[in-house]
Amino acid sequence: MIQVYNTEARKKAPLEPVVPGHVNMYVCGPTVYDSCHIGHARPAVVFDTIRRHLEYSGLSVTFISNITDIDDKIINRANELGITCKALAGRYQDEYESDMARLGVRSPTIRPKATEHIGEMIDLIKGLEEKGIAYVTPRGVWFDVSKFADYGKLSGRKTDDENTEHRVEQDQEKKNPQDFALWKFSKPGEPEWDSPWGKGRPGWHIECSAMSGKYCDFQLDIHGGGADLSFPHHENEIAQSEAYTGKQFVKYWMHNGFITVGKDDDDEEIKMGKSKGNAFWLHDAFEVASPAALRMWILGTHYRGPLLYKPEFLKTGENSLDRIYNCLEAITRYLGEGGIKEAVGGETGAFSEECENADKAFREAMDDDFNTPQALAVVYELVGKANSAVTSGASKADCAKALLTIHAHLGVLGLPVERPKDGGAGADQFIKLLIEIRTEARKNKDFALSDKIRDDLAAMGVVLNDRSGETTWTAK
RNA sequence: GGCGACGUAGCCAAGUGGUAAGGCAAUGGUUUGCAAAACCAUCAUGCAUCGGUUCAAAUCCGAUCGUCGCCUCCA
Repeated sequence: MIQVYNTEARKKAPLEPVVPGHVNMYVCGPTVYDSCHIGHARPAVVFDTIRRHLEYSGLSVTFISNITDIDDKIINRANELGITCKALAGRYQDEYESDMARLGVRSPTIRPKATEHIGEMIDLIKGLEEKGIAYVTPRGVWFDVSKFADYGKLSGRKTDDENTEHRVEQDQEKKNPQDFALWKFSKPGEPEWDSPWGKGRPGWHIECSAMSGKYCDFQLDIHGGGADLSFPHHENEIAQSEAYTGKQFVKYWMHNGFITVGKDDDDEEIKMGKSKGNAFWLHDAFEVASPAALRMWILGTHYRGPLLYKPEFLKTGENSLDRIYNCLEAITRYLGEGGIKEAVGGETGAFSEECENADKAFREAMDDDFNTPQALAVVYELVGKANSAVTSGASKADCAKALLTIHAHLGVLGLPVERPKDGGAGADQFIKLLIEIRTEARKNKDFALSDKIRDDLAAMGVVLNDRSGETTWTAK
């Protein structure tokens, strides 16, 4: 049974979807007004991995992740650059999707855009207005928090909390400081849509409610996002959705922890955020290490915990991954030309059982609130055993089974099953030529030449490995 | 001020009552022309500190110290 930590209940509970065998997941996507920083990678990788494990466990999953393509930040940025909001959002959505693809994040089942669901949002706001929960002021349409008794149940905040009054923007027109915008009237020059209340644009929170409503009938099994979203964003989503339908909106709220960044000057850790001017862009991180290593680094910590970012951590992720790929390549060489197909039917031994135990342990780790560090430990233990099996000449059927098991686990974790090669494809033939020359030199005991070839290639990032009678290479 | 999280080896990080996983780094050995990879061995009598509960605590309770997050756009 899969156990899920629910932010609202603040404890783990068995995952029991509304419809047995099927899970509806909604994960808050990005506001596309700039390039992705590494903070965007965590929820995407975490919830993608959760989705993969649910499917590995035999559940079907509808995975929805939205794109917020209209918002104050988008308007401001578009004005700065002198382009339309649509052009800006389109550009950064493309960038987001390509960055996520590099990280092995699968496309969601549905990727709804806010601007394509204005009608649904208006219908929702109308419904709230009819129930007397929304009211209109000269600036927009607001949600009346005092009309929703459960307000604050997710974050543990109360509407009469006097401390919030110091913080929340004071607006004389609002009935309560915590009332939030459902619809904002447009100022001249801003993008706008017609509505029963006047031209304007939707508030930030309404899109997730409207789109969950459209695609999942206001009933989500899992709703995920970054920990910062639980208040006010998710709190407000609950208010809108449950006030509208009168039924429970989300069964399990899941929030990933934050990434913090070590400051370069001294050892001070400070929060990563664009407002602080120390964003670490994803494309910068990809310069330091492969996307797979970045994913490895994220999965090396439990998703709810804090994650400290230092570029060198990506390097160790790379080294860890190498251990896995070295093993997989060793098994593949061991299986020979017949490969997995030929090996699979063969005679199995004790190691076969180890593989089954490993799969069981892997599932147990992931079933326990998606404990990816524990799951990775299981993978490494199997890697060690598989290495021994290959060197001790275990049955090929067993080794093939280990290979398939590790492949399956890498698949759940969303890591590539083959070592990512970032060297140019054209380089391959030249490296092979150099290896041939070096092999000749070694036969002639010309070690000065053979070592020069190996060292010089290493300096270029190509590492040669002499195995029994064969030389292979990997890109570093 | 309100709410919450965390403090486990040189580094990263699981473990929430039964005697400290895993990875990176490091050291010795086997192997190798030398390397690399792999394998074997070593690497926390101790889990921020101090008390308490218990047959038993990293795990539960209390206090202290320290770090961080949310409360405002943020993944």
